[in-house]
Amino acid sequence: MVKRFRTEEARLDTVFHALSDSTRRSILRDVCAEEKTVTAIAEPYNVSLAAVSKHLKVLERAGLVRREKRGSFQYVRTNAMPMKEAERWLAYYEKFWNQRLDALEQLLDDEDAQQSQKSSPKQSL
Amino acid sequence: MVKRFRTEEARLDTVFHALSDSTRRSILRDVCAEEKTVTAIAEPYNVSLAAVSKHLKVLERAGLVRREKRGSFQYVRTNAMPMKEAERWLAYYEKFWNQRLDALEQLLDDEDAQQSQKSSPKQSL
DNA sequence: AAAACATTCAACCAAATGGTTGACTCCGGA
DNA sequence: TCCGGAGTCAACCATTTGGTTGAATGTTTT
Repeated sequence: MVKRFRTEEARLDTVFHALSDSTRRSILRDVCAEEKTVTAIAEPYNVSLAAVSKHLKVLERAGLVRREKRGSFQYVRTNAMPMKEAERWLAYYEKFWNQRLDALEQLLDDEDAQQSQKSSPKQSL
Repeated sequence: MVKRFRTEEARLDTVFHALSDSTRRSILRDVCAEEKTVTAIAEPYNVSLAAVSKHLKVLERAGLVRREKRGSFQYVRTNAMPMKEAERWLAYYEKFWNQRLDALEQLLDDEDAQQSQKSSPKQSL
């Protein structure tokens, strides 16, 4: 199961993996409003700068952020498109989940009905 | 960074992690239309049953599927809610990405405008 | 030119991941 | 009651992950 490049599946692998760490999601949150330098990004977290650098590399390889070197700083900002792709994947299955949710709701309603029938059987009079 | 339970962040960790493997996404696809047994799920993939069992455990811990034991079979079906949660997370940031996309589009338009101005300066007459 | 800063790289470590195989449990049918 | 199928569990293995530290590479500032 070697992860080769460019296929949609492989891209989704890296995107979802990048999103699976709360520190990385938090970083994403931090940079989505405005671009920040690596040290500025690292500041709130009590991990080493190198660790943050690694997180950024993961996010970058997933295409979720982009870096731009200006002077001695590295400015990081969000990149929208891959996230869209992930969202599209989720959305595709939404109809199924909605069906399930509807079914669940139906089930709960039924149970409620049965319940209230048991506790106060006003239906039966 | 111990992963403790029940917090939204931890739940998102497990959901996104579950989605980060293409085999698991594929399994999810397989069971979202109709429930299936474990062996039926395993059939298309050339990995051991035990491996599939592990994948199912990951999906189950993320709350993405549910199992129901009927007789000697284990029926697996999708569970909608956690997926919704992930989608909500993505949707929250959508506005930012859209802003970025809009900005990008704007930038490209501007560049186009400048370009056409350079090649045929009709504005300046 | 040297000092100070921003960031990455390399080596290392512990824990988790995805896979295997073989033994084990549980259930239904002969 | 015993056999075979459905699944899980346990032990193991290689690879990846997320973290560390310390040295290395640029870039500004003095």
